[in-house]
Formats: sequence, structure tokens, C-alpha cells
Amino acid sequence: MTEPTFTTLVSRWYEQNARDLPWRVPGIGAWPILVSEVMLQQTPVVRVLPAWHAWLARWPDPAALAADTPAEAIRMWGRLGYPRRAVRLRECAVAIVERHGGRVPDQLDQLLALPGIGTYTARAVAAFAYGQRHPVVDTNVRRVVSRAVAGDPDAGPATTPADLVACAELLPIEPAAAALASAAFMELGAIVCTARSPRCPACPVESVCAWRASGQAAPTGPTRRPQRYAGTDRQVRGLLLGVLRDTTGPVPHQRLDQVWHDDVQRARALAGLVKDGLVEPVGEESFRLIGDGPVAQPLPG
DNA sequence: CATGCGTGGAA
DNA sequence: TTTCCAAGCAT
Repeated sequence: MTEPTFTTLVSRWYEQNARDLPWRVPGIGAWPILVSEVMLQQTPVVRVLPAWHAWLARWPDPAALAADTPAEAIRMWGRLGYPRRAVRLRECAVAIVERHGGRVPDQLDQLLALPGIGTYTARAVAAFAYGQRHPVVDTNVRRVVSRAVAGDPDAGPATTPADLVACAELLPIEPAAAALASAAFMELGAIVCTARSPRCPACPVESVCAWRASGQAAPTGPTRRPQRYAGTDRQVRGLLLGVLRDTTGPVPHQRLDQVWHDDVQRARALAGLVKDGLVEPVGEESFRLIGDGPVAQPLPG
């Protein structure tokens, strides 16, 4: 099999144009890469950068995070959004300590079995941290391949097995080159072949792009109307968690009552936070971040 | 497999 | 001002 022109063009472009992101530093280690991948799930790079530095300064390895409380993980998550990821990342650290001696596993099935690690993240860690040859398929890669190879302006809403096969066929045989190609596809989608306003004049594969060749039909908008944020349970959860995050220990429910007027919705949101393992009741009157209790004191003497 | 799950900045 | 997200995951 010959290495496709498309892949070499994108890889060369990447070598010249890649952003120098800290988790791309050679030899950075699997744990920093894993943390970056989880933080980057639905959160923009510019907001991840400071949180990533702070997180790794405090918890340089899985064992350090596993030994701390979920509440502190939620606090250090700051306002990255989707704070369940913070709790899952800590659970992931616990599992890494228990199952793998504190070292991030390098096998795809072992990675996939960790909390908060799905198809994309497992493959990203295996490829970027361990140099293995796996297709790494995120929304950027699916869009790039959909356009340049298939000629479609948009990719499907979710990654399918067919997407993995299509991407695998684009990868060089040599594992390190394959990992670089995957990073290059992602970068091209993030920087040039963006969803709404692709910068085709700056694209390294404009000359071989099927979408371009077929007249570049306009991307169609989202298939379904996205849920509005204002007034949703999501917003109320965010407000409640904001108070709990900025307070150490239990918060009386009267204080939580002030964040939202609708009793029914507020109670539902709070119950959701408890159900999701982010918050726990303390007695009859208060709530706190999960595990945000007094640390066990060593006995005197 | 369609939904729920935060956030803050760009268009 | 309102809209639309941005390197997904779990259920």
C-alpha cells in the first residue's frame, strides 16, 4: 500500500504549522496527555491551558489525584464546564492506581475500561502518548475526511465504525508517522477546515479536496435544534455548583435556595447533582461537594 | 441511539 | 442581542 498524498500533505503542513501546545512536548508523559484529552472534551484549547497547568502542578501523577478528594478535583476543574469530567478523571486515577500500579495503561481495551475514557480519548492516549497506530477520530477528523475524501460538507453527528475504517486507511504504516498524521488531521480541522468558515486558501490539500472539486456545497446547519441554555436544568446546576465550589464544607440549603426562584426545578437540579456524584447531602439542612468533609485527623500522641 | 451534561467567547 | 458552538462520554 502506498502512503496517500493527502496524508503526507497534511502531515507536512502540520510539521510547519502546528501550535506548540504543552501536551505536545515530546516525552511529556501519558498522564499529562490523558488529562489534556479529558479537559479538551467539549472545551476550547484557550480555556484548557491554564487549568491543565494548575491541575498537573498539583497532581503530577494519577496516585496524587487519587489520594485527594473529589471536591478538590471539582474545584480545580474551575469553570471548564461539564464538571462530571473532573469526578470521572479522579475515578480514572483511582482505577489506574488499583488496576495498573499507578501507570497509565497502554492497551486500548484497558484505556477504554477507565471511567470517562471513551472511543476517542482511548485512541488519542494510545497514539499520542504511546505512539501506537490507531485511527484517532474526533469531530475535526470526521469533518476533514468527510470533506476532503468523501466530498460531503458535513460529517455525521457521531463517530461510526465506518469512520474508524476510513481513517485507518489514511494512516501511514509506520506507527509514529500514523500518530503524527492523526494529530495533523485534528489540527487541520481546528485551524483551517473549520465547521463554519473554512480557510481553503490556506489549506494544504485544497488541490486534492473532493469537496472543493465538487463545487463546495455549503455546510448544512445542525440537524436538530440545540437545547437552549437559559432556564434549563443545566443552568440551574451550574448556579448551584458555583456556590458549592466557592464554599468549603457544607452549605445550608437556604443559601442554595437563593440561586433560582423555581423550587421544583431547583430541587430537581440539586437531586441531579447528587445522583451524578457531584454533591452530597449533609444532615437534613445542608449540601456540600462530594467528599468535601473534614480530612481525617491523625490521632494525637 | 437520542439526550443530558457547563461555560464563555466569537459571529 | 441572540445564536452557536469546542479535541465526547454515559445512559
